[in-house]
Amino acid sequence: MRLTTKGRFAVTAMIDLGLRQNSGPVTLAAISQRQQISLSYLEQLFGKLRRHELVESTRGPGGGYSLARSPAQITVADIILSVDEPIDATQCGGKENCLGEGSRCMTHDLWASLNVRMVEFLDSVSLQKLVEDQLAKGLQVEEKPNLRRAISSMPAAKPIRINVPNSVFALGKAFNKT
Amino acid sequence: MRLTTKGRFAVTAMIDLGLRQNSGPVTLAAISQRQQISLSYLEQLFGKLRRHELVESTRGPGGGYSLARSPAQITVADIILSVDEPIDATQCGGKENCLGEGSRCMTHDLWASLNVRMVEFLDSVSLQKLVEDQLAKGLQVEEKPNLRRAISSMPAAKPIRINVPNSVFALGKAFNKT
DNA sequence: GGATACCCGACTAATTCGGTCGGCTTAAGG
DNA sequence: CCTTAAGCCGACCGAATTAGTCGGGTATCC
Repeated sequence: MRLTTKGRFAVTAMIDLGLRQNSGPVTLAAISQRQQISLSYLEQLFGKLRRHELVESTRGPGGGYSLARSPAQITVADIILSVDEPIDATQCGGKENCLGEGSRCMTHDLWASLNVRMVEFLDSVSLQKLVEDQLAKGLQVEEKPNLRRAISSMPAAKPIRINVPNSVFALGKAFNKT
Repeated sequence: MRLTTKGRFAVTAMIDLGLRQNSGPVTLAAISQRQQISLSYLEQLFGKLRRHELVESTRGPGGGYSLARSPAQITVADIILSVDEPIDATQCGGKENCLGEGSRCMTHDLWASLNVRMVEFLDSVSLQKLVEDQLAKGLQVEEKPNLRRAISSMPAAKPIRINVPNSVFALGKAFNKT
């Protein structure tokens, strides 16, 4: 088990997703703006989350990500282990007698047990609980008006395009250096 | 809280130290050989452990490190927090309204609480327990014959000097390239 | 067919990790 | 006093990881 900010990003994004799962797919662009996480970085993280079957994707306009199962069935451990995959690796390969003689290396089982306890703990916290915590804290989820292609029904909802120098930048001309 | 192999090295070294605390100061060179950790790296780690007052040092020949307090009073959290100092840093500075409006960033308190739970857990494991675990596992601590300057009483205990291209290399001649 | 979204791989700067090196200070002991 | 054994310290290093960028795809809706 390794704990870095990467795992936190993933957990944050998943909470964001969990908060809005009733409004259809959530786009990474929206999560990026709300949680201040780079869009392309989110793409990487959600690639892993999808491969670990925690989320499902819907492509095309009106698409986005949704939870692959109920938030009660998703734990923090699931999320962290998905994005932080390369776990400890006990340097002695896992075999007992790491230092030549009989089971001298005292760490790998110690660390393994510590690991287990930690995973157990993180596994006891469901995404559901985290989402409820946020709702209980008074966070209000703005109702997404654009379920599917409702965007075109908006009066003058220009794409805004604040400051996203990311993947979504297929324009070659029309904006080349002032 | 961050968890890396660095913390494990520190915990391992501290267990090694705890196992031998009755035989006077333990040299880093000995720990290095037993636990297969680079001597210079140990120096860095023990520098931090000393600054956090988990160990005490005795300089000069016959010196080494000893625990600064009873192993029952030292926890895994103490050790890990000593060497892994730069903890999470919640990127929003800790203030509530990270994203401009009222308390939108949901992560830092979530992560903080997760952090607290983890530290609580690691704090519940004392060095004493880990040492006892090792002893119970049948690990035998070789009685250190050289308490203080007992080395000179040994028959032909040449310093051996296996393969330690580290700090302890003040010899300029006498071994310069075959 | 264009726009919107996910998908993917390569590339990057900054940081951390694990380790090396060299030189120093302290202290025991002969 | 001098050697030697130890801790102390800071600079440096290569590899890995993190967080992010970029430039393409491809699926899908209109």
